Amino acid sequence: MRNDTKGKEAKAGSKREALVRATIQLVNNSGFHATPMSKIAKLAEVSPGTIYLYFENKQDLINQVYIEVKTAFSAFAFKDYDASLPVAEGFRKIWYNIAAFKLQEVEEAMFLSQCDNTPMMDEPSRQEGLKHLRPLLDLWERGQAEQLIRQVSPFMLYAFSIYPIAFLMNVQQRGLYTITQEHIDHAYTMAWNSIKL
Amino acid sequence: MRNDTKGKEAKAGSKREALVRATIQLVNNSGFHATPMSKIAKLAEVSPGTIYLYFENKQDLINQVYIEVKTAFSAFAFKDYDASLPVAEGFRKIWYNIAAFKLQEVEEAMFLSQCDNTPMMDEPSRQEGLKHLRPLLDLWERGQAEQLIRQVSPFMLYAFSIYPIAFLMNVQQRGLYTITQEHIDHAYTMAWNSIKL
DNA sequence: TACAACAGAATGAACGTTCATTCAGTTCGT
DNA sequence: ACGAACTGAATGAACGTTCATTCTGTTGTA
Repeated sequence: MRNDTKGKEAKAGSKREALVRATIQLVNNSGFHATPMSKIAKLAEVSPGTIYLYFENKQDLINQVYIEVKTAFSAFAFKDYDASLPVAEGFRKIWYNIAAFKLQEVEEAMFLSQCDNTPMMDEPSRQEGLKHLRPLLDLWERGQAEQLIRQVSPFMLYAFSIYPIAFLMNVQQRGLYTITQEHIDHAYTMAWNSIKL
Repeated sequence: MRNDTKGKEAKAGSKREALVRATIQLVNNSGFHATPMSKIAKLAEVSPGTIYLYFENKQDLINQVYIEVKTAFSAFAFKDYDASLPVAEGFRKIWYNIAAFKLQEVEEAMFLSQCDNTPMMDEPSRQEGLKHLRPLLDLWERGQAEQLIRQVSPFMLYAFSIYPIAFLMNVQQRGLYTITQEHIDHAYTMAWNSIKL
Protein backbone atom coordinates (compact mmCIF):
# COMPACT_ATOMS: atom_id res chain seq x y z
CA MET A 1 0.00 0.00 0.00
CA ARG A 2 2.50 2.58 1.11
CA ASN A 3 6.24 2.61 0.91
CA ASP A 4 7.30 -0.82 1.98
CA THR A 5 10.85 -0.23 0.85
CA LYS A 6 11.98 0.02 4.43
CA GLY A 7 10.76 -1.25 7.74
CA LYS A 8 8.26 0.46 9.96
CA GLU A 9 10.84 3.08 10.94
CA ALA A 10 10.58 4.60 7.50
CA LYS A 11 6.92 5.37 7.96
CA ALA A 12 6.97 7.58 11.02
CA GLY A 13 10.06 9.56 10.09
CA SER A 14 9.73 9.80 6.36
CA LYS A 15 8.20 13.26 6.08
CA ARG A 16 10.43 14.77 8.67
CA GLU A 17 13.47 13.24 7.04
CA ALA A 18 12.45 14.57 3.67
CA LEU A 19 12.02 18.02 5.17
CA VAL A 20 15.46 17.94 6.75
CA ARG A 21 17.05 16.90 3.48
CA ALA A 22 15.18 19.56 1.53
CA THR A 23 16.18 22.21 4.04
CA ILE A 24 19.85 21.36 3.78
CA GLN A 25 19.77 21.40 0.02
CA LEU A 26 17.88 24.65 -0.39
CA VAL A 27 19.72 26.54 2.31
CA ASN A 28 22.96 25.56 0.63
CA ASN A 29 21.86 27.04 -2.65
CA SER A 30 20.18 30.21 -1.49
CA GLY A 31 20.78 30.78 2.19
CA PHE A 32 18.35 30.66 5.07
CA HIS A 33 16.26 33.78 4.58
CA ALA A 34 16.12 33.33 0.84
CA THR A 35 14.47 29.92 0.96
CA PRO A 36 10.74 30.06 1.62
CA MET A 37 8.98 27.39 3.60
CA SER A 38 6.83 26.80 0.54
CA LYS A 39 9.89 25.74 -1.44
CA ILE A 40 11.09 23.43 1.29
CA ALA A 41 7.66 21.86 1.39
CA LYS A 42 7.56 21.44 -2.36
CA LEU A 43 10.98 19.80 -2.56
CA ALA A 44 10.07 17.48 0.30
CA GLU A 45 6.80 16.68 -1.46
CA VAL A 46 4.83 17.73 1.55
CA SER A 47 2.28 20.37 2.24
CA PRO A 48 3.46 23.61 3.85
CA GLY A 49 1.22 22.97 6.83
CA THR A 50 2.88 19.65 7.51
CA ILE A 51 6.14 21.35 8.37
CA TYR A 52 4.48 22.73 11.48
CA LEU A 53 3.63 19.26 12.72
CA TYR A 54 7.32 18.58 13.11
CA PHE A 55 8.80 22.02 13.74
CA GLU A 56 7.59 24.98 15.74
CA ASN A 57 8.59 27.54 13.16
CA LYS A 58 11.27 28.32 10.64
CA GLN A 59 13.96 29.09 13.21
CA ASP A 60 13.23 25.85 15.04
CA LEU A 61 13.52 23.97 11.77
CA ILE A 62 16.99 25.36 11.19
CA ASN A 63 18.07 24.76 14.76
CA GLN A 64 16.98 21.13 14.69
CA VAL A 65 18.60 20.49 11.34
CA TYR A 66 21.80 22.13 12.55
CA ILE A 67 22.01 19.98 15.68
CA GLU A 68 21.25 16.86 13.70
CA VAL A 69 23.91 17.50 11.08
CA LYS A 70 26.44 18.54 13.68
CA THR A 71 25.83 15.31 15.55
CA ALA A 72 26.34 13.28 12.40
CA PHE A 73 29.52 15.25 11.77
CA SER A 74 30.93 14.49 15.21
CA ALA A 75 30.12 10.81 14.94
CA PHE A 76 32.04 10.80 11.68
CA ALA A 77 34.93 12.84 13.08
CA PHE A 78 35.61 10.53 15.98
CA LYS A 79 34.95 7.25 14.23
CA ASP A 80 37.63 4.71 15.20
CA TYR A 81 39.24 7.32 17.42
CA ASP A 82 40.48 6.20 20.76
CA ALA A 83 41.66 8.59 23.44
CA SER A 84 44.46 6.20 24.33
CA LEU A 85 46.14 6.67 20.96
CA PRO A 86 49.39 8.68 20.90
CA VAL A 87 48.73 12.34 20.24
CA ALA A 88 50.11 12.48 16.70
CA GLU A 89 48.22 9.39 15.62
CA GLY A 90 45.02 10.48 17.27
CA PHE A 91 45.17 13.84 15.55
CA ARG A 92 45.89 12.25 12.20
CA LYS A 93 42.90 9.97 12.57
CA ILE A 94 40.52 12.79 13.51
CA TRP A 95 41.87 15.11 10.85
CA TYR A 96 41.42 12.56 8.08
CA ASN A 97 37.97 11.75 9.36
CA ILE A 98 36.96 15.39 9.22
CA ALA A 99 38.47 15.79 5.78
CA ALA A 100 36.61 12.72 4.56
CA PHE A 101 33.36 14.08 5.92
CA LYS A 102 33.80 17.44 4.26
CA LEU A 103 34.66 15.89 0.93
CA GLN A 104 32.17 13.03 0.91
CA GLU A 105 29.18 14.52 2.68
CA VAL A 106 29.42 17.78 0.83
CA GLU A 107 25.81 18.85 1.32
CA GLU A 108 25.94 18.43 5.07
CA ALA A 109 29.36 20.01 5.34
CA MET A 110 28.32 23.05 3.31
CA PHE A 111 25.29 23.45 5.48
CA LEU A 112 27.39 23.47 8.63
CA SER A 113 29.86 25.88 7.12
CA GLN A 114 27.07 28.28 6.31
CA CYS A 115 25.51 27.98 9.75
CA ASP A 116 28.86 28.66 11.39
CA ASN A 117 29.61 31.72 9.28
CA THR A 118 26.39 33.69 9.31
CA PRO A 119 23.96 35.15 11.82
CA MET A 120 21.24 32.68 10.83
CA MET A 121 21.91 30.46 13.84
CA ASP A 122 21.06 31.61 17.33
CA GLU A 123 23.77 31.47 19.95
CA PRO A 124 22.30 28.63 22.09
CA SER A 125 22.24 26.22 19.17
CA ARG A 126 25.74 27.27 18.23
CA GLN A 127 26.99 26.52 21.73
CA GLU A 128 25.20 23.20 21.65
CA GLY A 129 27.00 22.27 18.45
CA LEU A 130 30.37 23.23 19.90
CA LYS A 131 30.17 20.68 22.71
CA HIS A 132 30.72 17.81 20.34
CA LEU A 133 34.33 18.82 19.77
CA ARG A 134 35.36 17.98 23.32
CA PRO A 135 37.51 14.92 22.45
CA LEU A 136 39.59 16.98 20.04
CA LEU A 137 40.15 19.68 22.64
CA ASP A 138 41.20 17.05 25.14
CA LEU A 139 43.63 15.58 22.66
CA TRP A 140 45.16 18.97 22.04
CA GLU A 141 45.55 19.60 25.75
CA ARG A 142 47.33 16.32 26.13
CA GLY A 143 49.57 17.15 23.18
CA GLN A 144 50.48 20.45 24.81
CA ALA A 145 51.27 18.74 28.11
CA GLU A 146 53.56 16.39 26.22
CA GLN A 147 55.23 19.31 24.42
CA LEU A 148 54.12 18.08 21.04
CA ILE A 149 51.71 20.87 20.21
CA ARG A 150 52.12 24.64 20.36
CA GLN A 151 51.00 26.35 23.54
CA VAL A 152 48.22 28.38 21.99
CA SER A 153 44.48 28.62 22.42
CA PRO A 154 42.34 25.83 20.95
CA PHE A 155 40.76 28.50 18.77
CA MET A 156 44.13 29.06 17.19
CA LEU A 157 44.76 25.34 16.71
CA TYR A 158 41.35 24.97 15.16
CA ALA A 159 41.78 27.99 12.93
CA PHE A 160 44.97 26.66 11.37
CA SER A 161 44.43 22.92 11.30
CA ILE A 162 40.70 22.31 10.86
CA TYR A 163 39.07 25.46 9.52
CA PRO A 164 41.12 25.47 6.28
CA ILE A 165 39.43 22.24 5.21
CA ALA A 166 36.16 24.10 4.96
CA PHE A 167 37.73 26.60 2.59
CA LEU A 168 39.02 23.86 0.34
CA MET A 169 35.62 22.24 0.30
CA ASN A 170 34.07 25.56 -0.66
CA VAL A 171 36.31 26.21 -3.63
CA GLN A 172 35.92 22.64 -4.78
CA GLN A 173 32.17 23.02 -4.58
CA ARG A 174 32.30 26.18 -6.68
CA GLY A 175 34.10 24.17 -9.31
CA LEU A 176 37.29 26.19 -9.07
CA TYR A 177 39.38 23.32 -7.87
CA THR A 178 39.35 19.54 -7.66
CA ILE A 179 40.76 17.80 -4.63
CA THR A 180 42.59 14.51 -4.99
CA GLN A 181 43.97 12.17 -2.34
CA GLU A 182 47.38 13.71 -2.94
CA HIS A 183 46.02 17.16 -2.14
CA ILE A 184 44.53 15.84 1.05
CA ASP A 185 47.84 14.39 2.13
CA HIS A 186 49.56 17.71 1.45
CA ALA A 187 46.86 19.48 3.38
CA TYR A 188 47.36 17.19 6.33
CA THR A 189 51.06 17.94 6.40
CA MET A 190 50.35 21.64 6.31
CA ALA A 191 47.83 21.33 9.12
CA TRP A 192 50.20 19.36 11.30
CA ASN A 193 53.14 21.65 10.56
CA SER A 194 51.14 24.63 11.71
CA ILE A 195 50.25 23.23 15.12
CA LYS A 196 53.19 20.94 15.99
CA LEU A 197 56.03 22.23 18.09
CA MET B 1 25.15 60.89 -12.48
CA ARG B 2 27.56 60.10 -9.68
CA ASN B 3 31.30 60.51 -9.73
CA ASP B 4 31.05 64.24 -10.34
CA THR B 5 34.49 65.63 -10.89
CA LYS B 6 33.54 68.81 -9.09
CA GLY B 7 34.67 69.43 -5.58
CA LYS B 8 31.30 69.01 -3.93
CA GLU B 9 31.78 65.30 -3.42
CA ALA B 10 31.46 65.51 0.34
CA LYS B 11 27.95 66.76 0.06
CA ALA B 12 26.81 64.86 -3.00
CA GLY B 13 28.24 61.63 -1.70
CA SER B 14 27.21 61.93 1.90
CA LYS B 15 23.95 60.06 1.57
CA ARG B 16 25.54 57.32 -0.46
CA GLU B 17 28.32 56.97 2.07
CA ALA B 18 25.86 56.76 4.91
CA LEU B 19 23.97 54.08 3.02
CA VAL B 20 27.10 52.05 2.48
CA ARG B 21 28.02 52.26 6.16
CA ALA B 22 24.52 51.34 7.25
CA THR B 23 24.45 48.38 4.90
CA ILE B 24 27.71 46.98 6.25
CA GLN B 25 26.58 47.34 9.83
CA LEU B 26 23.14 45.81 9.39
CA VAL B 27 24.24 42.97 7.15
CA ASN B 28 26.85 42.07 9.76
CA ASN B 29 24.23 41.81 12.45
CA SER B 30 21.44 40.06 10.59
CA GLY B 31 22.61 38.92 7.19
CA PHE B 32 21.62 40.15 3.78
CA HIS B 33 18.09 38.86 3.36
CA ALA B 34 17.15 39.63 6.93
CA THR B 35 17.89 43.34 6.64
CA PRO B 36 15.12 45.33 4.96
CA MET B 37 15.83 48.34 2.82
CA SER B 38 13.68 50.36 5.18
CA LYS B 39 16.06 49.65 8.05
CA ILE B 40 19.08 50.56 5.98
CA ALA B 41 17.35 53.82 5.08
CA LYS B 42 16.49 54.56 8.68
CA LEU B 43 20.00 53.93 9.98
CA ALA B 44 21.44 56.09 7.19
CA GLU B 45 18.87 58.77 8.04
CA VAL B 46 17.57 58.75 4.52
CA SER B 47 14.27 57.93 2.92
CA PRO B 48 13.76 54.48 1.38
CA GLY B 49 13.16 56.03 -2.00
CA THR B 50 16.51 57.79 -1.92
CA ILE B 51 18.37 54.49 -1.96
CA TYR B 52 17.19 54.01 -5.53
CA LEU B 53 18.85 57.20 -6.64
CA TYR B 54 22.21 55.63 -5.91
CA PHE B 55 21.58 51.93 -6.41
CA GLU B 56 19.54 50.01 -8.95
CA ASN B 57 18.15 47.57 -6.45
CA LYS B 58 19.08 45.63 -3.36
CA GLN B 59 21.42 43.24 -5.14
CA ASP B 60 23.22 46.14 -6.79
CA LEU B 61 23.60 47.79 -3.41
CA ILE B 62 25.30 44.71 -2.01
CA ASN B 63 27.49 44.26 -5.05
CA GLN B 64 28.70 47.85 -4.95
CA VAL B 65 29.38 47.73 -1.24
CA TYR B 66 31.24 44.46 -1.66
CA ILE B 67 33.49 45.80 -4.39
CA GLU B 68 34.14 48.96 -2.41
CA VAL B 69 35.09 47.14 0.76
CA LYS B 70 37.18 44.60 -1.11
CA THR B 71 39.08 47.42 -2.77
CA ALA B 72 39.76 49.03 0.58
CA PHE B 73 40.91 45.68 1.90
CA SER B 74 43.38 45.16 -0.93
CA ALA B 75 44.79 48.64 -0.57
CA PHE B 76 45.37 47.84 3.08
CA ALA B 77 46.79 44.38 2.36
CA PHE B 78 49.46 45.62 -0.01
CA LYS B 79 50.34 48.83 1.78
CA ASP B 80 54.14 49.27 1.81
CA TYR B 81 54.49 46.01 -0.09
CA ASP B 82 57.02 45.92 -2.84
CA ALA B 83 57.28 43.04 -5.28
CA SER B 84 61.07 43.30 -5.17
CA LEU B 85 61.16 42.26 -1.52
CA PRO B 86 62.50 38.78 -0.73
CA VAL B 87 59.70 36.24 -0.60
CA ALA B 88 59.70 35.64 3.14
CA GLU B 89 59.74 39.35 3.92
CA GLY B 90 57.09 40.13 1.36
CA PHE B 91 54.81 37.48 2.75
CA ARG B 92 55.34 38.66 6.30
CA LYS B 93 54.43 42.19 5.32
CA ILE B 94 51.26 41.18 3.50
CA TRP B 95 50.22 38.76 6.22
CA TYR B 96 50.58 41.35 8.97
CA ASN B 97 48.73 43.87 6.85
CA ILE B 98 45.82 41.50 6.39
CA ALA B 99 45.81 40.61 10.07
CA ALA B 100 45.80 44.28 10.97
CA PHE B 101 42.90 44.93 8.65
CA LYS B 102 40.85 42.08 10.06
CA LEU B 103 41.46 43.15 13.62
CA GLN B 104 41.18 46.92 13.21
CA GLU B 105 38.53 47.28 10.55
CA VAL B 106 36.32 44.65 12.08
CA GLU B 107 33.07 45.80 10.51
CA GLU B 108 34.45 45.74 7.01
CA ALA B 109 36.24 42.46 7.54
CA MET B 110 33.15 40.77 8.92
CA PHE B 111 31.18 41.99 5.97
CA LEU B 112 33.68 40.49 3.54
CA SER B 113 33.77 37.24 5.45
CA GLN B 114 30.02 36.97 5.22
CA CYS B 115 29.97 37.78 1.53
CA ASP B 116 32.61 35.17 0.84
CA ASN B 117 30.88 32.43 2.80
CA THR B 118 27.27 32.66 1.69
CA PRO B 119 25.27 32.64 -1.54
CA MET B 120 24.30 36.29 -1.11
CA MET B 121 26.91 37.48 -3.59
CA ASP B 122 26.56 36.70 -7.27
CA GLU B 123 29.47 35.00 -9.00
CA PRO B 124 30.56 37.95 -11.22
CA SER B 125 31.08 40.23 -8.24
CA ARG B 126 32.91 37.46 -6.44
CA GLN B 127 35.28 37.02 -9.37
CA GLU B 128 35.79 40.77 -9.50
CA GLY B 129 36.82 40.77 -5.86
CA LEU B 130 39.25 37.93 -6.37
CA LYS B 131 41.34 39.86 -8.89
CA HIS B 132 42.73 42.10 -6.19
CA LEU B 133 44.79 39.25 -4.75
CA ARG B 134 47.06 39.04 -7.78
CA PRO B 135 50.21 40.36 -6.08
CA LEU B 136 49.97 37.72 -3.39
CA LEU B 137 49.57 34.96 -5.95
CA ASP B 138 52.59 36.27 -7.82
CA LEU B 139 54.61 36.31 -4.64
CA TRP B 140 53.69 32.72 -3.92
CA GLU B 141 54.65 31.66 -7.41
CA ARG B 142 58.02 33.27 -7.00
CA GLY B 143 58.42 31.57 -3.64
CA GLN B 144 57.70 28.23 -5.22
CA ALA B 145 60.21 28.86 -8.01
CA GLU B 146 62.79 29.64 -5.34
CA GLN B 147 61.93 26.45 -3.42
CA LEU B 148 60.81 28.39 -0.40
CA ILE B 149 57.14 27.58 -0.52
CA ARG B 150 55.35 24.25 -0.89
CA GLN B 151 54.39 23.22 -4.40
CA VAL B 152 50.64 23.29 -3.86
CA SER B 153 47.74 25.20 -5.34
CA PRO B 154 47.30 28.84 -4.28
CA PHE B 155 43.93 27.77 -2.87
CA MET B 156 45.77 25.53 -0.47
CA LEU B 157 48.24 28.24 0.49
CA TYR B 158 45.39 30.64 1.06
CA ALA B 159 43.37 28.11 3.05
CA PHE B 160 46.18 27.52 5.54
CA SER B 161 47.87 30.89 5.79
CA ILE B 162 45.21 33.57 5.24
CA TYR B 163 41.79 32.05 5.79
CA PRO B 164 42.45 31.15 9.44
CA ILE B 165 42.70 34.84 10.29
CA ALA B 166 39.03 35.24 9.45
CA PHE B 167 38.17 32.52 11.92
CA LEU B 168 40.10 34.21 14.68
CA MET B 169 38.38 37.50 13.91
CA ASN B 170 35.03 35.76 14.10
CA VAL B 171 35.56 34.22 17.50
CA GLN B 172 36.98 37.46 18.82
CA GLN B 173 33.93 39.28 17.54
CA ARG B 174 31.66 36.80 19.29
CA GLY B 175 33.45 37.64 22.49
CA LEU B 176 34.83 34.14 22.99
CA TYR B 177 38.42 35.17 22.67
CA THR B 178 40.61 38.25 22.80
CA ILE B 179 43.52 38.59 20.46
CA THR B 180 46.72 40.26 21.61
CA GLN B 181 49.86 41.13 19.68
CA GLU B 182 51.46 37.99 21.06
CA HIS B 183 48.66 35.88 19.61
CA ILE B 184 49.13 37.51 16.25
CA ASP B 185 52.84 36.70 16.27
CA HIS B 186 52.06 33.09 17.11
CA ALA B 187 49.50 33.01 14.36
CA TYR B 188 52.01 34.34 11.88
CA THR B 189 54.46 31.60 12.77
CA MET B 190 51.76 28.99 12.32
CA ALA B 191 50.78 30.44 8.96
CA TRP B 192 54.34 30.49 7.73
CA ASN B 193 55.09 27.00 9.04
CA SER B 194 52.18 25.62 7.12
CA ILE B 195 53.25 26.96 3.73
CA LYS B 196 57.05 27.06 3.92
CA LEU B 197 59.13 24.18 2.60
C1' DT C 1 10.71 79.28 -13.31
C1' DA C 2 13.15 74.98 -13.85
C1' DC C 3 15.39 71.12 -12.21
C1' DA C 4 17.54 67.73 -9.32
C1' DA C 5 17.52 65.74 -4.75
C1' DC C 6 14.75 63.99 -1.54
C1' DA C 7 10.85 62.35 1.58
C1' DG C 8 7.29 59.46 2.69
C1' DA C 9 3.10 57.25 1.48
C1' DA C 10 1.49 53.79 -1.67
C1' DT C 11 1.65 49.32 -4.08
C1' DG C 12 1.68 44.69 -5.03
C1' DA C 13 4.11 40.48 -4.56
C1' DA C 14 5.78 37.09 -1.48
C1' DC C 15 6.27 35.27 2.87
C1' DG C 16 5.45 32.58 7.42
C1' DT C 17 1.90 30.69 9.70
C1' DT C 18 -2.90 29.06 10.74
C1' DC C 19 -6.89 26.27 10.54
C1' DA C 20 -11.04 24.01 8.80
C1' DT C 21 -11.20 19.98 6.41
C1' DT C 22 -9.87 15.40 4.31
C1' DC C 23 -8.23 10.90 4.51
C1' DA C 24 -6.07 6.45 5.79
C1' DG C 25 -5.82 3.52 9.23
C1' DT C 26 -7.27 1.54 13.88
C1' DT C 27 -10.59 0.40 17.53
C1' DC C 28 -14.67 -1.42 19.22
C1' DG C 29 -19.45 -2.94 19.66
C1' DT C 30 -22.19 -6.26 17.71
C1' DA D 1 -16.44 -10.66 10.66
C1' DC D 2 -18.15 -6.16 9.71
C1' DG D 3 -19.01 -1.46 9.66
C1' DA D 4 -19.62 2.71 12.50
C1' DA D 5 -16.89 5.70 15.37
C1' DC D 6 -12.73 7.51 16.22
C1' DT D 7 -7.73 9.21 15.65
C1' DG D 8 -4.28 12.02 14.31
C1' DA D 9 -1.35 12.88 10.27
C1' DA D 10 -1.69 15.60 6.30
C1' DT D 11 -3.53 19.07 3.30
C1' DG D 12 -3.86 23.62 0.95
C1' DA D 13 -6.48 27.81 0.71
C1' DA D 14 -6.53 31.91 3.32
C1' DC D 15 -4.74 35.54 6.47
C1' DG D 16 -2.03 39.18 8.16
C1' DT D 17 2.40 41.01 7.72
C1' DT D 18 6.59 42.47 5.67
C1' DC D 19 9.28 43.64 2.07
C1' DA D 20 11.40 45.80 -2.30
C1' DT D 21 10.21 49.06 -5.28
C1' DT D 22 7.52 52.97 -7.32
C1' DC D 23 4.87 57.14 -7.21
C1' DT D 24 3.74 61.76 -6.07
C1' DG D 25 4.57 65.77 -4.13
C1' DT D 26 7.95 69.01 -1.69
C1' DT D 27 12.14 71.41 -0.94
C1' DG D 28 16.29 73.78 -2.00
C1' DT D 29 19.04 76.06 -5.41
C1' DA D 30 20.44 78.46 -9.66
